[in-house]
Amino acid sequence: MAKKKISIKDIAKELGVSITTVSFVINGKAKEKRISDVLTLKVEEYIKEVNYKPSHLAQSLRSGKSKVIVFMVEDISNYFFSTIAKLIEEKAYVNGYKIIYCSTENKPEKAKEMIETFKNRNVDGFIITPTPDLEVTIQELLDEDFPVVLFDRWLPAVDCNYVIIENEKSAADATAYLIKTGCKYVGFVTLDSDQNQMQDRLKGYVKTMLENGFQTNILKMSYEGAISERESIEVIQKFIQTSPKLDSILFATNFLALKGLAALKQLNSQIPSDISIVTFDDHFFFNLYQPKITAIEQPLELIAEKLMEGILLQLKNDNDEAHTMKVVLPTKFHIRESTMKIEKD
Amino acid sequence: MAKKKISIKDIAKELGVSITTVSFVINGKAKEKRISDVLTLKVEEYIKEVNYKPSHLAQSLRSGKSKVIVFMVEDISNYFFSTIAKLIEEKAYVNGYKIIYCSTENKPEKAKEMIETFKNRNVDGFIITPTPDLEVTIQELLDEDFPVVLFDRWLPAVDCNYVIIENEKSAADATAYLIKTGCKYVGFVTLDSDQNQMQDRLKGYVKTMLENGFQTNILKMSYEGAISERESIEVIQKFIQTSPKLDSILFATNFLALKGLAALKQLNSQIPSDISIVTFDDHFFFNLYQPKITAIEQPLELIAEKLMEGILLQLKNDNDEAHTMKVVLPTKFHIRESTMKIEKD
DNA sequence: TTGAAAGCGGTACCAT
DNA sequence: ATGGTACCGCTTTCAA
Repeated sequence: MAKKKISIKDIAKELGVSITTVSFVINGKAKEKRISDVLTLKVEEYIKEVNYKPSHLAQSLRSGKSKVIVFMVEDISNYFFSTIAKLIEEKAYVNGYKIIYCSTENKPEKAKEMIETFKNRNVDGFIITPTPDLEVTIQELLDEDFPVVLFDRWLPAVDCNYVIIENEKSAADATAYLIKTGCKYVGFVTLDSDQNQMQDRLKGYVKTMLENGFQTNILKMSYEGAISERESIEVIQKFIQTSPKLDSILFATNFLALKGLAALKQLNSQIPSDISIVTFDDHFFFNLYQPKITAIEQPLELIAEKLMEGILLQLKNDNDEAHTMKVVLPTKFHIRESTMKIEKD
Repeated sequence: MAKKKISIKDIAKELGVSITTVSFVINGKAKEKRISDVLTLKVEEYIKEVNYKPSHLAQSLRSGKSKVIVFMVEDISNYFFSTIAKLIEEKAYVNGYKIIYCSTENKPEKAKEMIETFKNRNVDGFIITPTPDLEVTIQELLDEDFPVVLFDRWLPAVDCNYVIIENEKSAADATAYLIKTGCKYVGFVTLDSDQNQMQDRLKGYVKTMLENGFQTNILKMSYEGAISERESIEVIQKFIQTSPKLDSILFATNFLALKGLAALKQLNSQIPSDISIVTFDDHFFFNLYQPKITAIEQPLELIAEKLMEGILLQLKNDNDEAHTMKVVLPTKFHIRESTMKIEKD
């Protein structure tokens, strides 16, 4: 019982007018093109009656614009990314754009292929957390005048707009705070990754430790998937036990912290009396955990806002000068129970 | 420095052959159409050289197929949905399909509008968690022969394939388990929702309580957004305190449980000695919480598998009989510390 | 073995 | 004020 899909042609024929007229009415150019009110009304009513909707596909093909923005992140099931996705979607919607999400899983091949696919679908803009090895692809995008904004991390080799946070400063502040509470053996658990947000967090930690005359204790974890849940927990446990006995840990991402908490639980280590904990990326969870976990919160709402601002700016000024918009946002440090050392005097 | 986008026409002209020939080579029909090997090779090499990629847009417009499946859920930032999204994406990929996600926020208008939009983009299939009031829209989709599979909940008024879990049985089993551990005042915290997965969970709880001669204690929460975090926690606290003092609670979704845990923490109620806890939808979190929370796990992997199976089946047999595929999957009950009442003898 | 040409469903320029 | 028509990039039938 498939209703035959009705097209602009059918309408024109049915109403005995030309395709052009119908098109003008559809696109609200009736006044501008001085179509008579009578005709306009007639067309409008018929369109409503048969519930005609123009084909976006054909529109895109013809106009070269699709009103779609791609939001390409490492993993859409990660709370950080999916929350920003939702925020962006709202903002895009208001401006007449749709968002398509996708996950790269941090794989360069997958990212490249998806970018290619989306280019071929006339997507209007890209918001991307770049995988490694993506410089050339992004540069191509830029050369072809696609609006692009990177976020979470960026590519030093490419002159592309981005929105990131103060990674180094945030890590430095967190480390300094731990030291202030009396910690001397601060550990840093991060990913074995070249991504510059990770490098910056590392840098902030290392610098602060050295400035205070302490040795660094660093664990670089393999990527998820490369290693099982159980194994990664064991790795963290080993790290905690073999270093000069750690009195605190700074985790570079929230899922590392989750693993760390699982590891500590199994070891029966008490937080914060045995060991203090701070993590990047706040989460409902950390405020609910017993004890509450001190965390560095990224300003999600603001990130989303700046991303859309960056994209829309480029979208609006096609042939204008490329707008430079490299945004570095501050974070918020939530001090909670996991860093409240019991005073021993 | 925008590279001019090259089209099949450019290739044909450059190589001095016809568009048709190029098209055949691109689509791997060279052999079938008996294009000479020499020509085929020449075209293939040139295509590689200029890195030509056909426009999906034009292909879709012409063929009516887009190789895109929409995954429309209530909230893509919810762990349950985003995990299934990721699983589905993999499976789709293998079969040459892309997935577009979107969130309805359970709003009928938004869902309707998005479905309309996607229809106009020649999307090939729909995987949907229906919002209320979506019967007509879904029926239209079906009438127009779009492949559709519903999940999480379904619409009794529409004869549409779906993949759900044994909601009533799972709730009944969980309730029975609580009773078995000695609970008499079992509370049930759910959403004020007509969605049948919620209704079924409620039914399972009520039935089991009545069968055992106990009174029911039910709290129907307003939807997220309609009420602040703080308010909803207060509502739960009030529920716990005013009923005939509850000795256990079954939460109908994981985010309700999270709120419940926050509420209990503030009340300083001890789990499980003061109150036992069970929740629908397992999560890494529940295994990490102190104490570990007993949970009803949905078989995410299996759900994703069945969903894709259902869609692909319909996709492959366009004009064949509509395949009936209504799948109801079992859940897994993880008994953890939150339901281990200390024996009082 | 290859090519011409008719569309898919629109947009918008140029006539009238 | 309204209509004719070329064209976006590709697929596919039919003809040569």
